[in-house]
Amino acid sequence: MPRSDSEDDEVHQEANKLAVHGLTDAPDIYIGYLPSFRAHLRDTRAHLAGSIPFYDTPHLIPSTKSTPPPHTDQDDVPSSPPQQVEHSPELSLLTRESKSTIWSSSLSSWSQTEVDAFFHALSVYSRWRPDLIAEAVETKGEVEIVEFLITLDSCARSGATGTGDVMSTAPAAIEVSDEWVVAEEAMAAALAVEETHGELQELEALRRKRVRDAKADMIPRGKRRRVTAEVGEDEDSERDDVEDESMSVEVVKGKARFDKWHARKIAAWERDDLLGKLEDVHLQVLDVILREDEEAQKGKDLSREGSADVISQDLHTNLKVDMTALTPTSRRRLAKRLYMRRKRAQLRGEDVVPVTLARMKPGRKRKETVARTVEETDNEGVLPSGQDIGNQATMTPDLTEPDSEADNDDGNTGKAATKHINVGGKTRYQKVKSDFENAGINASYLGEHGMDLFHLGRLGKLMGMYKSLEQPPEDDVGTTFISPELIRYLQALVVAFTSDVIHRATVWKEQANELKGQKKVWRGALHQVNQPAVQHALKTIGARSLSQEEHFSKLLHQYELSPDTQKRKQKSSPPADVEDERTSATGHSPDAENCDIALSPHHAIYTPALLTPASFDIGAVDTFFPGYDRQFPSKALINEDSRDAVEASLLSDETDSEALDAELVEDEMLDQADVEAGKKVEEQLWVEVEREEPEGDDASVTSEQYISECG
DNA sequence: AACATCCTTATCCCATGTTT
DNA sequence: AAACATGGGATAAGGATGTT
Repeated sequence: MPRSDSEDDEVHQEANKLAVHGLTDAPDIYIGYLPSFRAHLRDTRAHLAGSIPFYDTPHLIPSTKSTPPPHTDQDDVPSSPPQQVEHSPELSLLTRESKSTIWSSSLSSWSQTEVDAFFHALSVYSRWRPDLIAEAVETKGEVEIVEFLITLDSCARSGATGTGDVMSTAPAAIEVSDEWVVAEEAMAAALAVEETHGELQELEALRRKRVRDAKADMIPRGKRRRVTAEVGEDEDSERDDVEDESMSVEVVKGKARFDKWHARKIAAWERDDLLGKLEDVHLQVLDVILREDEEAQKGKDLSREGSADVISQDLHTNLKVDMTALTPTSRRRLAKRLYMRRKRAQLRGEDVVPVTLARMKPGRKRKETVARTVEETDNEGVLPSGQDIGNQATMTPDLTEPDSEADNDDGNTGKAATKHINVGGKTRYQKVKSDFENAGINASYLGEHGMDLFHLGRLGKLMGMYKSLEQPPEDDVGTTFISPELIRYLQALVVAFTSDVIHRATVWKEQANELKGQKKVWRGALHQVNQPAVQHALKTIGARSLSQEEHFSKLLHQYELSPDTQKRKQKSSPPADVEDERTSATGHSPDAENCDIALSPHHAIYTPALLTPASFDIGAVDTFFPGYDRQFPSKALINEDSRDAVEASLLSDETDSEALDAELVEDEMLDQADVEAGKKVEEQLWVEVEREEPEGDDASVTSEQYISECG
């Protein structure tokens, strides 16, 4: 998608400017740092995605049109060495479409998507594993991958000739002064503070650009301007009374379309913003939304007729019908709720009058209100309020707003003052809930966006628990949140895994049935995918059955929280200990150590094929049939060398002092040169960072280049 | 037919949130 | 701080259902 690339990059640039201009209160030091940081981010993303930005790595893939690749003798690449692949932007521009061939040998031809997939897999695996790369590319075999690798390698080496190996051409480390370190620390801190801000602005810019594009797309502005050129203004009012009125109709229609689109987009963006960082409260609200929807579905399915005739009946039968119509969990929850209400009422010595299934208003009752409601329930009996509230309970048998509930409860009593006082407070929970409702986030929205699988409230609790494990408890900076993308990803993961397991289990069961035939000797459910089938399927995947107890006990063990004191120790464990455990735990969890869990089928089935880099000077044959000890020096040679070294060290005692002095002087000079180079580099760094105009400097130039090359 | 296993219900305790 | 409501979790009892 070159179009979206360029679009995004333009937005990047715009956001750069915005961020820089928004940073006027900060010192000028940070100005130069931001673009390079963003360029680095972009390059890293591009690298991971597999598409190499061409301006960035000109030295890695040099244009060595004259030197043929060294391996052409064996695989006779006729006329298209791979240096035509990169470093010729116009060519890659021409062949940017995914289907056209951008490199070909006698063996195969590569399209852009394949090359991108290749580089992505190369960055994920390594050059040592062409088999895994081939599996990831999916359209190329191992031999083709090896060919491509070898060709790239040979080109890289032929470009690097003259200067020797990689170590000598790589930029040397430079020692910088303390001021620079301090300044860089400050810049990093400022950057960390500014980053979220910048991301927000970036998002804003992207949206503005989308709006602009859509406007230009939908409203035929150019035509209209040509038609109403004498008016000059592009004020889209109804003054298009010129001769061509089909054009004006088109404009009006386009405008209407754009308006509709814009409104829809704005609503969607509001939703996105609202869902951007989901804390546990949000997750709970979403959970309740999903639960409500589920119960409503169930109620619609089952209890339409039940609630219709039961409302006039007694309240208890109403409740009972409701109970049978709901899902088990919600039924249990409601039963508990009612039970606890009865219990509390008994404890207070009151009568047992279950008025509603809905959640009641929490918190302490006001004095007179308490008295009045008690009177009310005593006086009024069951019927009118029961009818009213029973209806409400069947419609929305869950959380309601406090004000509406106050309306429903106190509306019978007719107390305006208490109502208004009750309206006042809105809890955080209910605020979030009403926000979601206003933004149109409901169960169907969540279902459409793939977030309706989990119990999100539990997910939030789990997040809090893991966070309390991960971090020392005293730094409570920042709340824990999750992005909806992550939820979606997790859900997709679960769905994929489950469908895979079911698939395997079904296939296995069918095969078993086929083997067993229709014989009567086999007992048990033949046509039922039962637990052993699923277990077998899990085994073939390579998953271990890890129950919750195992997992969490392992977790406890991992963090050295002894099981009897875990609840308090989560608060009071010393932070150094936790930190220590964390480093050892996050590096390799026991799941990762147990290597039979996460292997892909390719990993599990095939033996690894290794391809050593060509700089090791091992031939391809040696690679596939490794004779490793051949390229290492033999034992005798090693012994000889060490003996030589020993002799040399013995001899070095008797070297004359002037040679030593000369060496020392040379060393000194080398040091001096290093210091000079370091100073120069540091000055360059300062210059780059202290630039005033970020538009004219290198970073934006390169990004412009990048845009022009990609789009 | 005996038994295991899962599911449901009842009951209690406690943590947490919410309002006065 | 106190009152109040809810939900989570634990536990026991008992029923339903599948397995041996």
